[in-house]
Amino acid sequence: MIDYGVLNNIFSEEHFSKEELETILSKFTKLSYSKGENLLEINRNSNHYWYIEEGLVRSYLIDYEGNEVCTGFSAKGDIIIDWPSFFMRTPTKETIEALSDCICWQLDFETFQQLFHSVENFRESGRARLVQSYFELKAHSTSLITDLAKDRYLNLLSTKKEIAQKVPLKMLASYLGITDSSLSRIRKEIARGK
Amino acid sequence: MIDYGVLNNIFSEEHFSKEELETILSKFTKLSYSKGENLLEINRNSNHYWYIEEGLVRSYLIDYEGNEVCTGFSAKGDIIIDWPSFFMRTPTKETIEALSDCICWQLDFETFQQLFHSVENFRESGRARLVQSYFELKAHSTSLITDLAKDRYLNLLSTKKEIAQKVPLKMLASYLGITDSSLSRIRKEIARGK
DNA sequence: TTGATTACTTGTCATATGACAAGTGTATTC
DNA sequence: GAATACACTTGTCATATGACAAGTAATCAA
Repeated sequence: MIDYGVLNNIFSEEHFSKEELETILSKFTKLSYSKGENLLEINRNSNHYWYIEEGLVRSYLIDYEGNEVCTGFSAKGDIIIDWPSFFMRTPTKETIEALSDCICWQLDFETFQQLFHSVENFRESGRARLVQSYFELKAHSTSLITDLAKDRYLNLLSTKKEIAQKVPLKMLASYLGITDSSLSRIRKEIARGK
Repeated sequence: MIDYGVLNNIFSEEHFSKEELETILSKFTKLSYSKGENLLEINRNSNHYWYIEEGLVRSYLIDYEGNEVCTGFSAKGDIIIDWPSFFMRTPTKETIEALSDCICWQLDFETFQQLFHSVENFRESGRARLVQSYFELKAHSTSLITDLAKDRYLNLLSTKKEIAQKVPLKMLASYLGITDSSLSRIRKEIARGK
């Protein structure tokens, strides 16, 4: 009997029949990635997505000046996917990199399509996940407009503590839209109690 | 014979059979909105989405200080939807307001669901539209990090000229993440030729 | 262990943008 | 047509954050 780990939480009997679960879970492949390895590289076509069983992952792109800009981080139980590239079948603009050794559950596009069009519950859950990502992206985006950098950091700290603490400062900073120096000063300010 | 206007471009024979087109188009309701009227109001549950036949529309939210922050604009042929609220069946955080008299094609959630689960091509096109919105949101979001306000404005001017020119400066400014004073100065700087 | 990257901190100074307030011009309303 | 609100501009000054550079500390490779 295979242990599907986090997949058992992501696809549970609350939303799927036992037959559906068997159909879905058996399609995933368990893979390992080493720290520093790329799950997806810029300009490649993305043909897979993953759920993280163990480890930490980041997505980043390169801006017109050559700077790395992190666009997201994923930890245990999270999905790892470049939505536009995966669904539009276009080359990705981002690189997805393992920040630590990782264990992931992988699914390819063709299998996804087959499940998406044949299993109504899978379809609903897939759509829900995309909408959730959209929602989070929008929250981040508006926060770049309405909040001070310090508040964005404090918010990250309270909602994604593990990420805020384990990810290198420079990467966090670019995700928050500030320089590493500024984030370092913000951390000092917070440590001094406001 | 009904003239479905922009819907004929959005749902065309390139991607749908004649029967599918008939099934889909007949479900839309043509509605008029007056300038200043809200298509959707904050805290309400969103049960519809629209395509614009004629007019200009904005979405905005209120930040913690009470300021309006525009999150998007739509013109002829564009979709008007609060993705999270519509699909998560939750109260919206945004208000959608007609900036001019508008004519829109409306579809309700239940009908959408029925089409989504029964017509494979409709499902694919719906997913594609959501992914496209995700893509554009991400581009806007990263631009807030990597680009100067002036470049964000110039970019808007070149990609959405009608919106950049017709929408009141104050609203454009909040969408670009700056104050109206700053945008006014940016415009002056551009008018003076750089 | 040593040397070399990488991670983070901190100083000085520059700058993009904000806050506030006053002004002009243009619509809209009664 | 006067009154009112709205849209935009512009001035002065404040401030969050960036650029650059130097330094310390931590990690990694051989």
